[in-house]
Amino acid sequence: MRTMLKRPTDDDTDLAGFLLFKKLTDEELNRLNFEKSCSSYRKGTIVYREGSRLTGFYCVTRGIIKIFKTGIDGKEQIIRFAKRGEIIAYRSLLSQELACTTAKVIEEAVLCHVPYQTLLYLIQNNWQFAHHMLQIVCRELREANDYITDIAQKSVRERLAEVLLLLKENFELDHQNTLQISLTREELANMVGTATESVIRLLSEFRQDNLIELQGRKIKFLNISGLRKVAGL
Amino acid sequence: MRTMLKRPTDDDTDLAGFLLFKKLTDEELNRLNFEKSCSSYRKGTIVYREGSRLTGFYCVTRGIIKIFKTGIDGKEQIIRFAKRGEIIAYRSLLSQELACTTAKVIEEAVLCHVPYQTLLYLIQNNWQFAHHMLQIVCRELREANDYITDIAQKSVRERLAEVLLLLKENFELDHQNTLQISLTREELANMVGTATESVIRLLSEFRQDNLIELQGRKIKFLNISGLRKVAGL
DNA sequence: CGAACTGTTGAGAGGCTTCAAGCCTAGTGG
DNA sequence: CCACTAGGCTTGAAGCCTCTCAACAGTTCG
Repeated sequence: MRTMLKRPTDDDTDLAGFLLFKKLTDEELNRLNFEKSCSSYRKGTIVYREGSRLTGFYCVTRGIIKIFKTGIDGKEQIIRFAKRGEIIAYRSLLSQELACTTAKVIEEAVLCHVPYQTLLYLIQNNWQFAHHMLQIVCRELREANDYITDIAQKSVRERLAEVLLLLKENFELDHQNTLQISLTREELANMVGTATESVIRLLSEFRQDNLIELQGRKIKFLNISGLRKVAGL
Repeated sequence: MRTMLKRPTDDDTDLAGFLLFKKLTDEELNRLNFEKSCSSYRKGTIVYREGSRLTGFYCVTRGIIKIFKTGIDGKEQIIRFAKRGEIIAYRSLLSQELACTTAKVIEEAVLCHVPYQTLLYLIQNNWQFAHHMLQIVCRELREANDYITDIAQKSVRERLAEVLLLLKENFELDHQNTLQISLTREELANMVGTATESVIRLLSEFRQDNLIELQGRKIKFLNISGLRKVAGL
C-alpha cells in the first residue's frame, strides 16, 4: 500500500513566516489566508507544466520542488530548486505569459496556492509588497546571469564543483557534512548541463581527490576549500 | 581632432515615449523630468562598472549599450544589448546590490539618469508603475532562463545561428536584409560563449551554405528559415 | 522474480579550444 | 602624405575535453 499523504499541519499553512508577507496589514493577511489554499503533494507530482496557463503562484511551506525547462530531445535543464519559504510560478504569472518551466515535487511537499487576483490586490494596495517582490525577481535574475557566465566559460569539472557548493549553501549539511538533498546523477547532470556519465566520472574523481565521499546519492563534503578551488572561486 | 559629441536633442530627453512611464500622472511625470538628467556618451565609454554602487538607473534614448559580465581571465560574457526605449542598471538598483555587470557604449548614446529616490517614489505612489517594472524584470528573467537552457544543451553552431536570429529580432534589418548593428567577431563570441576563432569559422561556413553574406562586420541574411533550422528552432 | 530505472565503466569519435602565424584595416604621428 | 603600429580578422594544426554508444551491475518496486 502506498504510504499515506500527510495532511498539511498548521505549521504548513502559515504564511506569516514568509519574509515576502512581512509588511502586510492584518486585513491583507486575512484576505491572503482566506483566499489561499494549501495541499500536500506526493513525490513525483507535477505542480504545473511548461506551456500551461497559471492561475496563481505557490508558496512552498514544506518539501522541495524542482523547476526545470525541457530542451532538446526532452532533456531537462534544471533552473533551480525551491524549498520552504520560497515561492514558485510567480514569474510567468507576473509577466502574463504561459509557464516557461515545469515544477515537479522531489520531496513530499506542501504548497499554498495564491490566486492571481490576490497577487494583484496585494501589488495594488501595498507598495512594500510590490517592492519586495521586485527584489526577489531581481535577485533571481542576477543568479541567472551569473549562471550564464559560468556555463558559457567554465569547464564541466568546474561547474560540477560549483553546483555542489551551491547545493551546500541552499540545503545545508547534517552533523557529518552530508548534503541533505538527494539527487540522481542525471539531475546533477541536468543542473550542470552535461551528460550523466560525465557527472559520474567527475564525482568519482572528486572522491579520489578526497574532496567528497559518496554513498549512493549521499554526498559528504571532505574538503570544501579544495572544491572551491576546483570550481575556480 | 575628435568628432564633436552631439548635444542631446529634445527627442533624446523625452521619456514620455517609454512604455514604462505610460501610466504616470502629470505630477509624477513632471517630477521624473525634473529629477532626471540626460547626457551624451561617446562610443567606448563605460557607463558603470561591475562591482560599483549605482545611484540610479538609466533610460536609453539613443544608441546601443552593451551589458556584460567579466568572467574567467577577464573574458566578457555579454548578457544583452540595450537600445532606445530600454532601461539599464535597474536590476542591481532594485535588489540593492553592487552592479553585477558592466555597461559600455558601443554606439554613440544618450542616456537619462533617474535617481534611486525617484524610482522609489514612483514605486510607492503608482502601483501600475511597480507592476510594469515587475513585468520587465520577469520577461528578462525568462529570457535568461531560456538562454541557460540553450547554452547548456546546444552546440556552438546552433547557438551562433540563434544569436544571429536574435540580433535580427532586436535590431532589424535594412532594405537589403543587412543587420543594423556592428559587432566584432569577439563580441559575437562573447554572446555565444565560445572562442573568437570558432565564430569566424562558423560564420564562414554559414556563408558557404548561402545562409548569410559577409562584408567586414556587416552581416546580410540570405536564408532565414535555413538559419532557423541550423539553430534548432 | 522480472521489469524498469539508476549507476558505472570503457572505447571511440568529434566538436571546440588553444596556439601560432600572417594578413588586413584604420588610426596615429612624424 | 606616408610609414608605422595596434587591433581585428583569418586560417592551419594539434590535442583535449566531453559526448555518445554500449554493455553490464545494482536497486527498487510491483
